[in-house]
Amino acid sequence: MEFRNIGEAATSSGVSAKMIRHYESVGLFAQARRTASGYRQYTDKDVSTLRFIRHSRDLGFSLVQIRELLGLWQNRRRPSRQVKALAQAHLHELDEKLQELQAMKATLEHLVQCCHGDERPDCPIIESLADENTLPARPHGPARRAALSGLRPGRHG
Amino acid sequence: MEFRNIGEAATSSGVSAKMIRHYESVGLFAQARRTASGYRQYTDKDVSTLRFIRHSRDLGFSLVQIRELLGLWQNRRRPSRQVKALAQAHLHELDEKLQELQAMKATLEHLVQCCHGDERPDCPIIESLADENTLPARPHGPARRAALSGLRPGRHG
DNA sequence: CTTGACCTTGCCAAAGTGGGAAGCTTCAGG
DNA sequence: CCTGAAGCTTCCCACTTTGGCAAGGTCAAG
Repeated sequence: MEFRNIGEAATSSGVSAKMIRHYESVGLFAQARRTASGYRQYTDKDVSTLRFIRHSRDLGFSLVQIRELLGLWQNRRRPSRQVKALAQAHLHELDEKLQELQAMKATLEHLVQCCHGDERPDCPIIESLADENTLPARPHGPARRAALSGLRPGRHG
Repeated sequence: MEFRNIGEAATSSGVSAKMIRHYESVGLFAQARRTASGYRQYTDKDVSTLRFIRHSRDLGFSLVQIRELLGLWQNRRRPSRQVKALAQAHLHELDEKLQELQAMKATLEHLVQCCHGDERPDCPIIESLADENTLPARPHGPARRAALSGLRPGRHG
């Protein structure tokens, strides 16, 4: 068994050292073995798991979903039905987000087209935003905003 | 001048009281007048501003962008060109996010189609996630992930 | 006065990722 | 052996947006 430090595990899995520690701290990834001096030690298998996690993130799965995916991965007798269901659920989320973004895009695109964009001050974009007549009532309540959240949330970089 | 408390300002603008306080605390919204006992007091104009903010949020603008939009709104001699540029920049962000989501969707859709989804354990979705051969190198670095962030980030509801 | 609705502030939570500080370890080179 | 660089440790902070809850003040109606 060969072990590697967190830095090497990070570069070979594509998950940053920072994130590896984070995943460990939230229980997504098992506590790594440590050397006498406290350095984390990773095996090939650990690196595979990290890669799995990264691939899952790249498809937009949340940590909660990845937790489930890991469980299914590790259970060699899982029915593929379960995996498919999870993936379909996520696909559904993606669709909702896509629709919301597309709606925003369409509205904004329309406004942008209407705005002459010169030195004159009158601007349909601003006017639309300032429109008093838009109802504050939002048909779907909290769910509307929810459609945009949860997928690879904010970074501050 | 009629004043209203934060609750009424919230319902008539569509921005929650919590968010109004938050916007005030981060300087997006000017400090409201207060009654002797400390209650915030809002005018019609304040409510209009809040509505403007909500509309901007509904189009996916970030608080930073909304700050700019508010400035442009309040400056009656702004060139519409500036507004348009801001909107176009946001449109561009939306497009990037859309592309990323669409790429995820396409990949996931393909995997889902390949998975028979029955009681048998073998599953191309899991296999793809576990694939050792996918390179950890990511062509665009941090920017890739950035495309998915910043727009209406996480809620916990 | 009491009750209930509304207001105040403040802390906690979520999600995911990065930054940085203060300090210890490891290893290579001199 | 010593030194320095690079890598590791932990811990706290930042971002973003929104909500929840708690402890307490206020106000209007009964």
